Amino acid sequence: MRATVRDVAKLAGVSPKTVSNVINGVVPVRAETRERVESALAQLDYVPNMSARGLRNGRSGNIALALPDLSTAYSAELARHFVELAHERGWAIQLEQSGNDPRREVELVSRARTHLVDGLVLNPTLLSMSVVADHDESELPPIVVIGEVEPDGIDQVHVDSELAARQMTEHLIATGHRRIAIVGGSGGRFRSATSLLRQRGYSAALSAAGLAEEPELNLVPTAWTPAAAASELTALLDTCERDGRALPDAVFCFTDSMALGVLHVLAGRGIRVPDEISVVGFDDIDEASFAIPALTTVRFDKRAIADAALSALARRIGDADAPASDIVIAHEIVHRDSVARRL
Amino acid sequence: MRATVRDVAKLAGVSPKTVSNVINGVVPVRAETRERVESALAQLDYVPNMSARGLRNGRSGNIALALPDLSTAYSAELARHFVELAHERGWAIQLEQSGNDPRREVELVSRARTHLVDGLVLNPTLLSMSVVADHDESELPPIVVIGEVEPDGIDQVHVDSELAARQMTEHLIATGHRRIAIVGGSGGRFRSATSLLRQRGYSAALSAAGLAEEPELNLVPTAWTPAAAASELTALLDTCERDGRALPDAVFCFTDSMALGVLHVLAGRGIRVPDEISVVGFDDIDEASFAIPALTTVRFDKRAIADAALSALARRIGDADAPASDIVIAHEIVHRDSVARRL
DNA sequence: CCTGAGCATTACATCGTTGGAATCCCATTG
DNA sequence: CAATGGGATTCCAACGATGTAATGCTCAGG
Repeated sequence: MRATVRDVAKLAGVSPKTVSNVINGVVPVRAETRERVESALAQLDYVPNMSARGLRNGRSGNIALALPDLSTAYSAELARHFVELAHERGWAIQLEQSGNDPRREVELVSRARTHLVDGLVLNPTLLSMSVVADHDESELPPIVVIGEVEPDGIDQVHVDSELAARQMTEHLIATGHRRIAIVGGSGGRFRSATSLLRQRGYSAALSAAGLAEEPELNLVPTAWTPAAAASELTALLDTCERDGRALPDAVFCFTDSMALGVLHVLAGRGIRVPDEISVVGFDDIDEASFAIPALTTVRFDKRAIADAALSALARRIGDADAPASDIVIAHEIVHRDSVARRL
Repeated sequence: MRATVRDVAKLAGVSPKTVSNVINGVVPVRAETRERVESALAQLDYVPNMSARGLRNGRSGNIALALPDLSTAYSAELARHFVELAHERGWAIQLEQSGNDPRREVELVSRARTHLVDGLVLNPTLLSMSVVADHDESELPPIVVIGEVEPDGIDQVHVDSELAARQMTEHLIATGHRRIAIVGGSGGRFRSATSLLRQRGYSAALSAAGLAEEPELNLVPTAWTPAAAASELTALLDTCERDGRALPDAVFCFTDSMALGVLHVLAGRGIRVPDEISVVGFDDIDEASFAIPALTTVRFDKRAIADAALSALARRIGDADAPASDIVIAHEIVHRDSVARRL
């Protein structure tokens, strides 16, 4: 059986509370006593029971991280930073998948309470943050949202998706592209905040340059995966071929993952990138620089996101009434080999 | 403040224990009483405090999943299955990163005890399972290892890496390849169990076919990442070019991630795959079928791994003295476009 | 009308830890 | 030498849920 403070206390010849005092270090303990306790601690290989501690002071030391799709490379990179940085703060990360289902998000919040996490980092896909609206505010655990959300009063951390998309589109226009397709726009039942904002930035750049939007160049994959992106692009290419219409001269994918799918389809059809069509992405995942050709994309510091989210969460846990923070993470366009200059 | 069993009991006009009985459903409760309690439960939006429950019955409902590198696509896919399947069993997944440092693994085990997880799924990279050896068996939490491990008495789940590597090599030989480079072999300070076994399978196939091993075709990247693989391959190509030696006719990467790096380098040098060099991988990550060209690789059911690991863990938690299980997950070679038939 | 069986419910103790209040001890001071 | 102070330590209770043992209740049979 595992040693408890009582066992340690008995061995050291002190009371359990003194052991606790040594461990937590808030109440002063005489050096000689501390040594005795510490040696007993080591001798019995004492490990505190977090359930008991959590019960006593209401902290579990666990933070939930809920991402929409855990299997993407982007999620993986983000998760890694969260785990590493949470460690430094003495937290463990409990991983959850929110999917694209808003009910799932609600369930997660209640699960969060069940499993007693101290806080929740939520990366919602959907615009309507039903979770937050539905629940009584006081009933919610401390939450920080990754991504842009409408309702105020919620801590959030995000890149300026709209600006980044606008800049990327402007870059394509500046390099001579005129018919720019997007992959990951909003439409039908798929409406994500991120999607809407990136599309808005794209539209803004287009209209600022006096270019018309072509609805058929707005591809709406069923999921933000390489497979779905590939099938949408295939459909577009087929249509163009059948009707004898010209292909777009650039494809702006709202994630690098989808860009990978797009590049694959183009390569399979013998369409040269970037000579015939330029392709750009978003996120700068590790694989982006190893795409063929290396992918021009939007980079931002994922570790900074994790760090900001955890800081905000720590603050929120400490003070439930603190004013909501809205932290914007800087981004930049990294130029690689998937964009050509057209005359 | 959150409702407790006491509050519910007061509202329903019964004792706390009766509420507990209703919730857990082991002790029979009269229908009329149960209804009253259930309505009180709903009315107060009662959520059990897992810390308290955990303290009482020694279960936390948390499982730790420790993977060597969380940022890889492979980790992401595995993590997703674990999270989904753990949910079904009423567990939450606590994510940990083991890195390639054995000390880190030891630390994880003690952290596991600190954070009071019910069990630990460990994917060690290193052969020497120091963790298990160092600790007193009775002190260890229930552990299941993903991957091949030498010491007996530990539950493990894995694919037959050696056989798969042998079959893949045989396939390359059968299609006419004679000089097969490997990326991810063991050497220097990097010695992982997986690496050793895959290399062994490769060697076996080679010698069975009467082919000589060429030491310079054994590439040992510093990490199993696309970047490291790319830099090793670049070095090899440079050497061949400088010395006027022939290139290998196939490259067997021990992970798909590394294959992505290899494909990128080859494309960058204008070396056509598979016409001049065939490339194969291992893992069948989602991106593999979207590589350029689509990657021939070893596929296995990652969900089956997660399922088997969780089942084994559940069994182990239930009975610490159960005989250790060793579950082998089936694999197959998926043929895509990165291998050519040579005459 | 009483007794006993059998089921439903309650009272109590307990899991391990730690705040808060009370107590103890030693040293300093009058 | 006694009183005082303050730092160190101890005692007690409580966090919330649940196992155990005891109690209460209802109903059948004598």
